[in-house]
Parts: sequence; C-alpha cells; structure tokens
Amino acid sequence: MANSQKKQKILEVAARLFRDKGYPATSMRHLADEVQLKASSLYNHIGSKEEILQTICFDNAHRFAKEMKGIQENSTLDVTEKVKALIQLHIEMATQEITSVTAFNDEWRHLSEPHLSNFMKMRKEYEGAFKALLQKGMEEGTFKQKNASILLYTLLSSFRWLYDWYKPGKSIQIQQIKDEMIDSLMNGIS
Amino acid sequence: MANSQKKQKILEVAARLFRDKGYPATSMRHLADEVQLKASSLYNHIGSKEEILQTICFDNAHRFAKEMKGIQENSTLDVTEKVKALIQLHIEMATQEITSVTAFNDEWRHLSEPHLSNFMKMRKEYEGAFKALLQKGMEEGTFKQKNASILLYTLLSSFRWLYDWYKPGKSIQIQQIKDEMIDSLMNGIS
DNA sequence: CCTACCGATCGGTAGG
DNA sequence: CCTACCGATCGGTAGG
Repeated sequence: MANSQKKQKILEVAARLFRDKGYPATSMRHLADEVQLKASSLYNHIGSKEEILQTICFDNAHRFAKEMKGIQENSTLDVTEKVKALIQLHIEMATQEITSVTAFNDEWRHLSEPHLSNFMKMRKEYEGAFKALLQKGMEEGTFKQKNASILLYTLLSSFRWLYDWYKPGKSIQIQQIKDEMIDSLMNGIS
Repeated sequence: MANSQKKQKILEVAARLFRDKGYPATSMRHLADEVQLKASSLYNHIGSKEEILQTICFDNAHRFAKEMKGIQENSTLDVTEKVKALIQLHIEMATQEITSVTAFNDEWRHLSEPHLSNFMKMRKEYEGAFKALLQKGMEEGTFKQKNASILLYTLLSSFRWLYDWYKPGKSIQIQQIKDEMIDSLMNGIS
C-alpha cells in the first residue's frame, strides 16, 4: 500500500474509532492494531493523535463553510429554497461522510488551543449565516415570527440522529430521508 | 457536610465534568479536587467511577420510562396532546437536569456490560413507545403518513441542543421554548 | 517499519 | 479522611 493510501486508511479508521468510543477513549495502540501497524509506526504517517482530530474537524468545517457560501451567493434561490438546500446539505454530509461528520460534531471539544478557538469561530460563522437566513425569512413573512436561535438550534439538532442511525446500503433511500425531513421541518407533522 | 450531602455533591460535579469533558477524559483526581477531597477519599462515598455513570444513566432512564408510562395511560389525552406532552417532558428534563441529562444522552456508551445492555433495552422500549404513538397518529389521520423511524429520531434529536445551550436564569423563558418548539415541530416553520 | 523504552497519568487499594 | 503506593496504560521518542 502506498504511503498516502496508508495515511488515508489511518484517518478513516481513526474517525470510526472516535465516533464509536470517543477521542479520549481511543488509544493509538488500538488504532495501530486496526491498520496492522505497531503504535510507533503510526508516527511515520501522522504527527500526533490530535493532528488526526484537527484534520477531521477542519476538513468538515471548511466543507460546510464552502457549501454555505455557495448557497448564500446563489441569487436564483429564494429563502425557502436556501433553507431546503441546507437541510439537504446536512443530510448528504451525514450520510456520505458518516464517521467523519460524527467526530466533527461531538469530538471537536477535545481540540487544544489555538485550534479549539479557531474551530469555534468557524462554527459561530456558520450558525450566524444560517440564522441570518432564518431571520430574513421571518422579515419577509415567509417563516413564522419566532426566536431565531431556538429555531436554528432545533433545526441543526434534528439531523444528529443520522450519524448514529444511517448505515450505507440500508433499505431506506437518502432521497426519502431528504423528502420526509424537509416536509416535517418546513410544514410540521400534523 | 453530612455524608449523603457530600455524595450528592460528588454526583452533581461528576455529571458536569462528564458533560464538559466526557466520561473517559474525566479523572477521579480532577473530580476530587472540585469537591475538595483527595482522590482516594472519593471511594468512601462511591464504589467506582463507573458506578457514578450508572447512577446518572439509570436515574434518568427510569424517570423517562415513568413519565412515558403516565402519558401512555392517561386516557384524557388524544394523540396530539400526548406528543405535545412528550415534547414538554424532554424540554423540562433538559432544562431542569441539564448536566445529568447530557451525560445520560452522550456518555451511556461507556457503560460496561451488563449495564450497557440493560440501558440499551430501556432506551429501545422508550423509543418503541414513542414510535407507536406516532404510528397511531398516522393511522388515525392526525399525522401525515411518513416513515415512523425517521420522524421519531428527527423529533428526539431536535432537543439535543438544549443540553449545550440552555443556562438557568437566561433571559429566555422555558415556557417560550416549549411554545415555540411545539409549534415548529407540530406545524412547521413556514 | 520494528523493538525497546520514557515519564505521566490512570482507577483503585492498603493501612492507619 | 489522608499518605503512600500498586499495576496498567497512555502518547510519543530513540535508534536502527
């Protein structure tokens, strides 16, 4: 296996272990076993345990930031379509990059400084952009008048089960998840 | 401080540390510092680190099971009212027992057997009861026809931000959170 | 890529 | 409730 392939494999297995056991409870010896190396040999491919976490967290943060920017700047979409596009984005990320996104969601708090502050800043920016969109919809009269923070976090949280629940190849189709969640969140369950 | 008060204090501080740093990253020495004891003295009050986690997880699981039973057996409530009552229950638990409920939500996976299996069984039962209620609503025509699992987990997830976000004494009132979340989830945002 | 090893820290116990 | 200490395990390095 080429060196860069081995590194990719290490990152993938690490993401899965971080998701299943959490970052602190994942040992480098266990990770090494799973990629068939000795623990010390991991350090030929990666700089440290935390560097793996940094890669996972910031790769995903940059991906979300990029997609958000694309949606914000797309002038052919109205507010409702933009919110729907964001719902779809979260479902796609959660189903395509399952393990990585879970680590991103739950394990970022184990980053050390200054990475922790940088990460939280990116997160705040993403949430701010999402919230501004909701507020715009409320001002237009497209959405009901509500506290924008409560609504924002209710929406953002509602995707979190996917990371635990979705298994590739499951009988349920991603398109069905998208359709049903968009309808439930936009129009309610009744 | 009486012995049982000290034990209560230990459980409370432990729940907060488990929430903030996660169970594996919380050391007994750090916990001891925060309750002004030496690590070894903790063991006069508790049996082990995991026993604390067990107490937190099963206290909350039993509370949710009890409340679910009360709602199920309350024949004066229709399906919509029962779902609203469950939404309120989750918001009350999240705001009144913040730290404990977060540990319950995120750290149960660190339980050892047979506690892990027992916990997962209780969780499955709770989810099954909630799902049955949603399915009954769909059969009655009260709720839209949808995949009950997707809907169940979307609802259950949507509360999870509260554990991170809600701070006692915040300007925002619990009643407002309840009213807005019930409306958003039952009737949608548009 | 491995063997051998480092200091630090872990949960927990003995004994008083 | 403390001091003193246990074996186990941690992330990581030296050296080849």
